[in-house]
Amino acid sequence: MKTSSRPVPLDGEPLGRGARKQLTRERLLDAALTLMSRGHSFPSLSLRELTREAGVVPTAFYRHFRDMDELGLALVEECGLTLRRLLREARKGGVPTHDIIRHSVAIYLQYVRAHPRQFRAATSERSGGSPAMRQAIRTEVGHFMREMAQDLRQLGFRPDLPSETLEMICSLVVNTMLNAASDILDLPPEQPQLARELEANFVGQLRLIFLGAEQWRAEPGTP
Amino acid sequence: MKTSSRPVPLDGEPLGRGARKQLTRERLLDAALTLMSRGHSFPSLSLRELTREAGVVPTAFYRHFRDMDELGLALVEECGLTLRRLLREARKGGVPTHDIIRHSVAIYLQYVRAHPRQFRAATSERSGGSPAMRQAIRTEVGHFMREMAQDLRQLGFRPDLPSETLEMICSLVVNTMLNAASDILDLPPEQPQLARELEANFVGQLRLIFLGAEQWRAEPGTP
DNA sequence: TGTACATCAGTGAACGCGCGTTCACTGATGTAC
DNA sequence: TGTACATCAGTGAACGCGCGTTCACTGATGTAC
Repeated sequence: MKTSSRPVPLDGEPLGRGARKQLTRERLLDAALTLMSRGHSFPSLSLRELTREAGVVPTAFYRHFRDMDELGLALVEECGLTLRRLLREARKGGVPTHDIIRHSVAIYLQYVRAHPRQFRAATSERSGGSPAMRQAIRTEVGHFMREMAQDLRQLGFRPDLPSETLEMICSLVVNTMLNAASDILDLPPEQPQLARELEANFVGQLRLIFLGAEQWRAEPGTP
Repeated sequence: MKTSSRPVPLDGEPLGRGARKQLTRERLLDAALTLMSRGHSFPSLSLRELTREAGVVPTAFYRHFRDMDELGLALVEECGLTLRRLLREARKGGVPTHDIIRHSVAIYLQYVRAHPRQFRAATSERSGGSPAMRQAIRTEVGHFMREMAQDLRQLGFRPDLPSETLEMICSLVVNTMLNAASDILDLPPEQPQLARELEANFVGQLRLIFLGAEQWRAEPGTP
């Protein structure tokens, strides 16, 4: 065996220096998600804790990020990408013609459960992180919300409504989705009855929103 | 002057030992709110930081709380009371007969701005705190939501709907209220135009919800 | 009312520990010839 | 292809610091007589 000893992928493939650096960077981000999913909140993570989890020496951190704040922002970006990938995948799958909400909810919750660390991080730092982090998440959520509004537009939903109104509706939908994700991830495991109730509640809320959206008058009650 | 030197209220009134202890306890809770409103998140507050802000020596902390977790739970309870006091006050004021949503939103936002520290704490620990704290907040929010559902019931809103459905609606309303509070508190100051847009968005979302609630069929689409 | 003693909220010194950050280093990867 | 040198991701020792918690204490408040 002549593979080098330290940070090598599981197979012994030779990697370029850049690729190796990238790999360590991802390990650091990954370690942050893992620690957060164990109950730590991001602002209480220590740099040493993080590098320990990532399997590098504390000082190696500085090859990748200036400080924890910078890592936090990178993390937000990564999670934002993950979230938007969800929307794109869902879009590719096509739109079922009936019971669309129940169907979408099932897909969404499946996705949440498949990426618990990303969703836990996104929901808990959305209002809990540093002001800078909160702002970054707000921006990501805004992107997501606008993509959803465009989707609704292209599906021919309420073509009479101005974009502003569609976006108001979508921000309500996105908030509801994120709240539901947070609730789902906090459920004690092995409680399928609670999970079903929560899911039914979630479906109900979205139905209510779309019921309201269908009724919305283009120029409601400006006196 | 013969008043004792250390933790005395601003006027020199003699206080009983119990009353004095209570006062220090409140100072500790207050210090936590103040530090959080300065951008710290609760889990990253240190005991020493807190006692420094409260004007007592670190060890005095232990006369009141076992550890920071215990203080956190006390804080949740206090904020929960604050929130529910809001609902009771609003109830006493009577219900305006028209433009009820815009009116309620105005009262609510006024209240949020009058208690920024409590709302910042509530919204940021709702999903960001320790699991125990998150659970405690969820319980408080649940109480609030059920009170609101009872209010709607007593106002004669949709008497045909089961309580379960009313509560589903109210949890959507409460989530929307808390999200709006978080957004409002993060606005850069001196941006009245942004504040107006945010408020209009908030009013729109609540209108949408109640529009949906009025349309909701008692037994919707169970196939 | 006055005196003697008990209580206990808050004090201040001390501890061991993990923290973030600095620095000079090592040795594999990359480059020039 | 082979050799000599440069780069730089990751190392490991060291630092000063604020942390949570312990302990014995002080002195005003409260109580018993």
